[in-house]
Amino acid sequence: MAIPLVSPSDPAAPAGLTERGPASQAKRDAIVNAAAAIFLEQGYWAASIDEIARRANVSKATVYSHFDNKHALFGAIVGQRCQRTLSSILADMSDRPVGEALTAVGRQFLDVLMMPGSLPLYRLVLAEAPRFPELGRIFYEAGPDRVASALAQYLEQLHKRGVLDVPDPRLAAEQFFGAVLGQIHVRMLLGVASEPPPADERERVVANVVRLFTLGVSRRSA
Amino acid sequence: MAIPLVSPSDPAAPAGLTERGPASQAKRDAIVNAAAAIFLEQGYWAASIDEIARRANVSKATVYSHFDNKHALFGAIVGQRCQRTLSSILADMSDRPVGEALTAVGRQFLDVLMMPGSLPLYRLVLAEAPRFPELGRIFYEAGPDRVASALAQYLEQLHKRGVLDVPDPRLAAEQFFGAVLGQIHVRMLLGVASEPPPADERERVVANVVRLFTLGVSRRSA
DNA sequence: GTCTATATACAGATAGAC
DNA sequence: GTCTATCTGTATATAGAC
Repeated sequence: MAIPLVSPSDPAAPAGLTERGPASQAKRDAIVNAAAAIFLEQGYWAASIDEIARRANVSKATVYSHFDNKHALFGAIVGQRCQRTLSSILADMSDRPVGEALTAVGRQFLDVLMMPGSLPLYRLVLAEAPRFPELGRIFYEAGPDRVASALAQYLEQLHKRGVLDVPDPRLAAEQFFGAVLGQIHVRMLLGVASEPPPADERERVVANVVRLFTLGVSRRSA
Repeated sequence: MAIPLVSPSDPAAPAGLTERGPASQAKRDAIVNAAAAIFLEQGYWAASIDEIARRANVSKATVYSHFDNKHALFGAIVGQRCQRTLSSILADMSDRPVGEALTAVGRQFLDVLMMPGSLPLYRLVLAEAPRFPELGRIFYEAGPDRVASALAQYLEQLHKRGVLDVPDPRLAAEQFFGAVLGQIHVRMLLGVASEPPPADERERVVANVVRLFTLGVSRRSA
């Protein structure tokens, strides 16, 4: 199943073939926004096309003129949100001392996951992944995989330069993010914690992981 | 909202008041089993009472004579499965060397999460937690909280005895499990990985975390 | 308690005028 | 493309006989 991402205006498309009037585009945007809000609030099944149409101030038939069916609408919306939300995790780990770089990336990781909207999106993707296999892959590659790859690449450089001892950088990266998360994420996903931990608490969490890792991966001989 | 757990026979209940004939109990068990299977396979919304009744070889009305509505049936089933599945994570960390004990608990943690049924249950609870707040709490306390508490208690002992340097045992425990999990869990939840990692790979993952932690929390002076 | 048969509601999706 | 009105299926839940 191909999930076309929602293209806000799609300037690359050949004019004349997919051209749409400005009124049509405005309605389409309204539908997309309403659908995103409602899907994230209520989940796939509880969301109804009726309500989406109502909140977008269009008729139900208009929704179906833009999207083939509920499935396709859902896929388009969630695909879009995955890319938007998760593309902002990458921190620059360029030339700073190791401790600083790790702290920065850990902090930013937590910040993005605690953004409003991230949690509902994650829940939604998890819930429907068995019935939308393509969606799980899109989310994973845009989010967890992308961020782990970036950190792994950084760690590999340090390993080659002899600064750290990280024979399996990808594994280390995944375990780093896992440790940063701890059970914070699961508490919020389950609704056990309604608020994200405050900034100073997050700082403490990240600092502890950075301490663990820098001790654990430092060259024994260095 | 109170979620009554499913009691297989409930021997503590005062006889005469909640007594049920053996035929009735058999049907109730059939309903519970069918409902558990179908909810875990299909999720809350896609599961229909019709199909549950069909698979349990009873009529739909019989389902409703045992459970007030779909909501209550769901809550009862999921509450039961949470307790059953998650109560088996606790490893004995008694008198073994630290490395061994941590390895054992990490290994068992992964094993339980990779059991068939664990993943669908987790997905189900996450998906419906916003609409079943009680369920999220039950799951958290039976699972993540319980296991983290146990490890934290163990770490605290070692800290007090001066073996390790773990000023915040609970935080350390959560980060330990987070690191063990890495992105294994998320890959399976999203369907990116269809099979659990093989035993030797899991062993390698756990070993790496144990190494990290034992280095990171060892007394600098010891 | 258990069944068959049914009430009731609302979902997704479409026909056809403009 | 957009609307109003409607088709059609199926879901939860219940009535009433046994």
